[in-house]
Amino acid sequence: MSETKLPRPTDGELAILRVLWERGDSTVREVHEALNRNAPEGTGYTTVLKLMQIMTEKGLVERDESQRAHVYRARATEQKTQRQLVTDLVDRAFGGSPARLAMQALSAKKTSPEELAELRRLLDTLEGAEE
Amino acid sequence: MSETKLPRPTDGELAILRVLWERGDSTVREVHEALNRNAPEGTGYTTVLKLMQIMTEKGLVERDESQRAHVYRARATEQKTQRQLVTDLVDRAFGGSPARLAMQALSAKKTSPEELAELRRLLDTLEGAEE
DNA sequence: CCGAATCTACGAAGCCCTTCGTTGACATCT
DNA sequence: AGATGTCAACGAAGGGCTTCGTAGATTCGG
Repeated sequence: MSETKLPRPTDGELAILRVLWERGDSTVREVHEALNRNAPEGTGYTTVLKLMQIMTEKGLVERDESQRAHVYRARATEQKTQRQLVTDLVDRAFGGSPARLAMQALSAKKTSPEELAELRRLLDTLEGAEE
Repeated sequence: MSETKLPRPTDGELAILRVLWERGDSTVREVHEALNRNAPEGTGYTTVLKLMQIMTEKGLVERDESQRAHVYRARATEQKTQRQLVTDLVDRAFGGSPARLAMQALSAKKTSPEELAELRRLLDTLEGAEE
């Protein structure tokens, strides 16, 4: 089997992964510019480079070195990573109950009616699957 | 005003906070024993002590030194801390959408019908509050 | 061809988290 | 009082994350 057990990304690594998911495969420069577009005067170029090199060692990303400017790609999908982070948090802070996490999330931040409706549909599906 | 901005607890700190929430105010020894009850051969006594001293400096806990064995208490409620962790994760990994986090949580782990029903009631409340 | 720009690689520094050994104070038991 | 056990305090070590300066290779414009 392949590597299903990637390490939990740090805050900095997660920021980079978000860029890769949004933009698709990217060079260091592209990631660096994307990060500093919304947050001016953030991290330097070599900082991002180093981070991405480490992420490569960890297996969080992989890179194509055929061009001079290496092209990086996220190794896990956004969904998979989100799922990992969520189950992690559920276990560490919510006693293993995803429902309690869900309720805290919904109580803490305002949610649009569309998303509430979508959630309701998910609940229908889940309840339908019980037996 | 007081300190509403406590730092995000680390994994180790969170484990200690969980003991304090569950047991109520406790000494270092009590926390240490609680941690090693479920996970034998975990952390040493002085490790827990040091961690709790640092947590005191950070303001995550406060202590009563009137007894020889100091008594520690969590400074933020479990709910408040959970909310902080959740909104943090929503911002870092879910583009600010709590509903998407909620859906990932429910999809990732099996949830009991009772909790699903409870969630549904919460949805009712939230939708009722819209206008 | 030369200089400027771009890129990777490397290494070191600073900070935080975790771990633990040691020390000195205090308590308890005999 | 003396031995034993419990406690807080401290310091240091090790590892991980983040930051950045510098060096060396490659590319590009003139």
